[in-house]
Amino acid sequence: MPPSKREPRTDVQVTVDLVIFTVREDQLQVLLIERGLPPFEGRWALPGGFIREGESLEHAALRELAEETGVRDVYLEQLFTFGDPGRDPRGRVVTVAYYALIASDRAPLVASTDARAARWWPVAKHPPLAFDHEGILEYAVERLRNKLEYTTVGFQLLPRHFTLTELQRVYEAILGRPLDKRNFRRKLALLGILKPVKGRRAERGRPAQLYEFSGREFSKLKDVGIIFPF
Amino acid sequence: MPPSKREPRTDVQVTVDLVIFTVREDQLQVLLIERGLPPFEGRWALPGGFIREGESLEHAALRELAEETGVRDVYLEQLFTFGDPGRDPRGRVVTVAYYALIASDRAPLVASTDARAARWWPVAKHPPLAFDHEGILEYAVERLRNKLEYTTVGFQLLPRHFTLTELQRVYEAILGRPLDKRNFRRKLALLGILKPVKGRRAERGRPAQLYEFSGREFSKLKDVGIIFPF
DNA sequence: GACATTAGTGTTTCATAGACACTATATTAG
DNA sequence: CTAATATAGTGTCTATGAAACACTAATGTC
Repeated sequence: MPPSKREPRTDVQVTVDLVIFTVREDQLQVLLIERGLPPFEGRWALPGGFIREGESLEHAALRELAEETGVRDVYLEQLFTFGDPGRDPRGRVVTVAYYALIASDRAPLVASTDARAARWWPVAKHPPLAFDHEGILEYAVERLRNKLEYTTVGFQLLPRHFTLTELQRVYEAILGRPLDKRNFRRKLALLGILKPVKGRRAERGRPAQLYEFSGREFSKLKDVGIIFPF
Repeated sequence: MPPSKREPRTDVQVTVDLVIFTVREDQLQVLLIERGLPPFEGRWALPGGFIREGESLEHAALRELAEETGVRDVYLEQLFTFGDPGRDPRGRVVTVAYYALIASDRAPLVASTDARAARWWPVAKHPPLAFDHEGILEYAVERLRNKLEYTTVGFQLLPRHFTLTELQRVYEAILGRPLDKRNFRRKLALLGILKPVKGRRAERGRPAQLYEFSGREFSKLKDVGIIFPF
């Protein structure tokens, strides 16, 4: 990076884009925003925006996240940086993509900050996206699936207290395949990261024990390598 | 990404930085450049430079790589994007870091393009680095180690023909621990991606069979998910 | 021809992953 | 209050992969 001599420099604008996931109704969902201006007017897009002076990339991502959803303290991870020359018709825009996980109980029902429409879409049937956001979303889903298998990111999608069945549903929604209840619970027990808490929950049938994730605070840190092999 | 209304935009310069690895003398080594200008004059740094107009990020990385080493067709993977406001004293510079793997027989002995000094350093005892390059290098090493365990990137560090012992040495150099010869070879055989080729090699002792990697061309693609579990 | 040096080769043991079905506890309806 | 319904909770066996471990084979050198 050291600009040593005379090298051609390009005027670039840098944005952050956010793939904000939640799981509701047993579906992996993503927050999208309907564009009110060209280009891609009327098209849905990932939330995002320009970085500001004196602001780190991660800070910009957290700020955009808070602006769109009002939430803070969520799992956030840098995904990839997209900078192909043609990706934005208005000029050279390099975007640093992040993905975030929001617990279902903290995901606002309709996340609208201003006049723009904003809503959750099931990833499986989202509308066509603006720019190269289709590719960003696909990559985010792939990364989330992978990460789910060897970390504990999945816990970020649940409220503080949850039942084991709820946890399993989240995993099944993201991975897109059913998991065996006994194997799932055995591995959880082996990890030893769940604490039962006082209380049970029943909607129908036998009430279920509530649990909390004992490493909750710690695992908010990026790239924690706790193994979670499904 | 979509600049919708009136948002503060920051003038940003975008660079790519390269962590170029090779393995020589049974050591993981990295290509560094001695800075001839302030800031950090006289300090060693990762090679890199500004992106050009109409040039993709990956293209910029490949171009810088070719400029420094003269090689093309190497394994290259985007690592992370660093954009903290204070990382470059000259202004706001966001850098997209890549790492590359160069086969030992293609790694130039002294990689100097112009007046700047450039040389390979063993990662284990490299000099202090300029900017935030220390962190970039550390992260690259970590990523390479991880990737080594579930992909075949390691093959990119060897000449077209190599012995199994040479391959094992490369893995040991990167992972920093000895591997069991028989287990190593058994897993290789199971993968079925090595073809013996005519010829043997001996420096001392019994000559060893030469092999080539049958998926060589294919695995140059990024993020090939061939499993290679050590 | 003895010695030094590196190549090459199998088996056993242990841990982890996956398949698989029944009992327990609560609510609701008759 | 009894039966039906609905969900929670639990253990075993089998197969596969990972790790530990030691000797024989082929070549060059003294």
